[in-house]
Amino acid sequence: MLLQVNFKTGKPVYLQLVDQVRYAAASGGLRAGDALPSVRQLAEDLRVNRNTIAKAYAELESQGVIETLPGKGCFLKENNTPFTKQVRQKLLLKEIDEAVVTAHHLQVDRETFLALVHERLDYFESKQEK
Amino acid sequence: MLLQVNFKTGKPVYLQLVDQVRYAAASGGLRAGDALPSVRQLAEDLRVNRNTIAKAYAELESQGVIETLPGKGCFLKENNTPFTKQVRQKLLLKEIDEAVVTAHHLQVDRETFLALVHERLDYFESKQEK
DNA sequence: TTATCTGTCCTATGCCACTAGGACAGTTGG
DNA sequence: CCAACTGTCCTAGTGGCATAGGACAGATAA
Repeated sequence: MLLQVNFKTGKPVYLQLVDQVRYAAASGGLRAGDALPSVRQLAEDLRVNRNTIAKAYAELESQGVIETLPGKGCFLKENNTPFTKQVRQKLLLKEIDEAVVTAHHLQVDRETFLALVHERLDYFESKQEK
Repeated sequence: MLLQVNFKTGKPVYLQLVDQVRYAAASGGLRAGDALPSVRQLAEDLRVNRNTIAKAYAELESQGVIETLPGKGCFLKENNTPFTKQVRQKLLLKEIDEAVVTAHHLQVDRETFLALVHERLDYFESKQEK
């Protein structure tokens, strides 16, 4: 579990961390029950303020990705979304549409797009199985 | 071509407009050569400042989506990206990965995900043909 | 209990994105 | 030329985000 930040991008540090933890969870780098680095430890390693880490963890908890046990630490939760099937698909459609719109502007054709999607799905599944 | 803004989301107004124009271009709502609403007119309609619209248009121009002719107006450009095939796929992969990670957290299975992707590709293609 | 972890709350501060409107330059049609 | 349109530049104000560190509460081990 390697977390890192890039100050040059302009993207908020806490959001960079949120994305990385989500990515790690989706690709098997983090499993349910795994402990995340402590707020202070990670803040020291990354040379950022405690509150920045705390904010990232708070965001992850609000998204249902992790669980924080007061005095003990933060742990990756079992993956079960609180949303209905309908709501989940709607949330996902938004991201799919963004990718499709981008593909259009980048002039990536349908076949190439689908090939990329399959490639990434395979990639994440292979990681998840290990 | 209907543009609208939502002040409650927290998402910057100018970025909302950028997304909508990109979406319109990808779904055939706007064609190459079409004029966009004038900065002042749109600002009045949406009850926002001129500069907010100007900023959205400037962003779209930097993305190569539109072209602005000083004193005349802004027009949708012919779609031709300046990027190499490799760069385009890299940019696209980023968005695809985001969707795949989200699908994992929302517990949307591979088949459902692929079905949604096909559905949206079909949708955009059908609009584009008209 | 004491020491040392864990996360959290508090207030303060700096910065930057966003917004705002006056003034300016290019274009068009009367 | 003049009026009315186009987009743009400039400066300023404001709000919110990110950062910073002190103080606090819960958990754990010696």
